[in-house]
Parts: sequence; structure tokens; C-alpha cells
Amino acid sequence: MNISDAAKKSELPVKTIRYYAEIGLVKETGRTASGYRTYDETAVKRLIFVRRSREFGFSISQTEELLALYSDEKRSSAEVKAIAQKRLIEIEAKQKELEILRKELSNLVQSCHGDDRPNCPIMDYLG
Amino acid sequence: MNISDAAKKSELPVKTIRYYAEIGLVKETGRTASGYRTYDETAVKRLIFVRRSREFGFSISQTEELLALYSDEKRSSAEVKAIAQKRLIEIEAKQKELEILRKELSNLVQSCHGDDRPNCPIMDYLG
DNA sequence: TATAAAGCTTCCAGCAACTGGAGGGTCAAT
DNA sequence: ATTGACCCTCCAGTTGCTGGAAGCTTTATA
Repeated sequence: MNISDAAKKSELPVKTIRYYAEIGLVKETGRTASGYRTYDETAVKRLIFVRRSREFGFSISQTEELLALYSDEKRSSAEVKAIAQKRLIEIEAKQKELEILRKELSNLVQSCHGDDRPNCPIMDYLG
Repeated sequence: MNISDAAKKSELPVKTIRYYAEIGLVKETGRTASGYRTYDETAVKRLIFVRRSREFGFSISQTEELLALYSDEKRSSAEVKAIAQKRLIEIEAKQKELEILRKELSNLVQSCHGDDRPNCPIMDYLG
């Protein structure tokens, strides 16, 4: 199948699939005589895998590692788990960071009158 | 004062201050005869303001708006509050997104044995 | 006073992960 | 034969810096 069919099946934009081929993440299966990329079902599966991985926020390089393990018969689940745990820790760290910001900003927003006078605790805090 | 003094006072890297000057966010106060940027206390205050705004995750363009209001005698606190609320909503949206991911990933990680066998629910989910 | 180190300048490149567009070839249908 | 929908490559832009090269200027030391 050609790239737009692969795009439909994998639910990825054509541009993104070309980009993944370019960086070597998921290469096309082959090329037609006229140079069109072709993809088989295995390649589409890999594209879907990548999409899901990216949706979890795994970086391209983490995704690359996961993809390698995906097609590795001799993988250990420990390797997979380690990568996933790393991502989980990243998520939790980001959550903590956001929660601190949210609290502070929320307090400031609540204490701001929001009227047509200039006085404003948000500005006081920033300035 | 020159750029490295401004950097110390504002707690921003020299490179960043140059970048802010380049994009017109905080321009230098002047230049010496030999072309060195100079900054006065007012400019440093603006740099500090920008740093704090960026720490809250306000984008450069939001920061630009806030900075305009900062030096606007006739501002209304409502304008400031509106920008802050927008950012608050962004933060909350991101938090919700991360919480969904965290739960899913956490479940997967917990259900993965993490041993030396290949079988792994994380892979099953992604593949 | 010579020189070396530190600090300043500009300009270019790169990061992550795409996305958009220009310019041009290919394919299927009318 | 032509139209329109594909496809290709290459380049630029996104966000917000950061690093480095090449080359001045200023400051400190011998």
C-alpha cells in the first residue's frame, strides 16, 4: 500500500510517516518504480506502535528503544518495564511542578479583583 | 551596567538576555562607544519580571502582554487577570492530560512482571 | 608596556518533533 | 488529452533558547 493508506490505517499524518522514515524510526517497506513509498502490514503495525508510544509521551528515542524490544523475541519484560517506569517518573515530576504552579497562580488569580483599576496582586508578584 | 551584571541581577543567562533583546522583549538601555549593551535598573526589573513570568509558564507572547500592562499606568486588573486565568486553564488542562496518562501507564507498569521473560502487558498494549 | 585572560559582539547551527509550502513528477478517471 | 488527486524532495518555520566560531575590547598581571 502507499503512504496515504498507511496513514489512514495508522492514524498518523502522511507528513509524520515521511518524517519517521527519514529519521529511520519506521522505514518504508519499499519503493515503486516511480519512487513512491510502499508499506506492508508489518510496517503499519510499527507505525501504530509508534503512535501509541508517542501518545504516552515517550520521546522518539525512548520509542526507538521500545520498538526494538517490540520485535525482539529474546527481550525481557524488565527492560520494557524500566523504560516505562522512567516515563512514569517524568510524568509524576511534571505533575508536581504543575501543581505548585497551579496553586500559586490560582491564589494570585483569586486575590485579583479583576476590575478596571490598575492595582493587581499578580503584577505585584511578578514585578 | 553591562550584560553580565544584568544577568547576575536578573538571574538570567547572558545568552537569554541577548535573545530577549533580539526579539524585542526587553531591549538594552543603550550601547557603549564600542558596541557593548548597557542596562539600567529599570531594564533589569523588566528582565526579572520576564523571568518570573516565564517560570509560571507564560509564553513569550503572553509575557509580552503582561510586560506591556506592567508599565501601563492605565491598565485594568481585569486584563491581567484574564491572561493569568488563561494560563491557569492551560495548566489545569495539562494536569488532566497527565493524570490520565499516569493512571494508564501506572496500571501497565504494575501489571508487568519485570522479569527476564518477554511477555509484557506494556508491549501488548502498545502493539 | 606587552600580553593574556575575560568579556563583549555578531552570526550560524542545533535541539524536539514535527508541519507547511513550493516546485515538480505520477496515476486514475473522464 | 486533461484534470485532480496522489506522490516526491527540499527548505523554512515552529518555541525558546543554547552552544560555538570568529573576532573585537577591556582588564589584569608580569
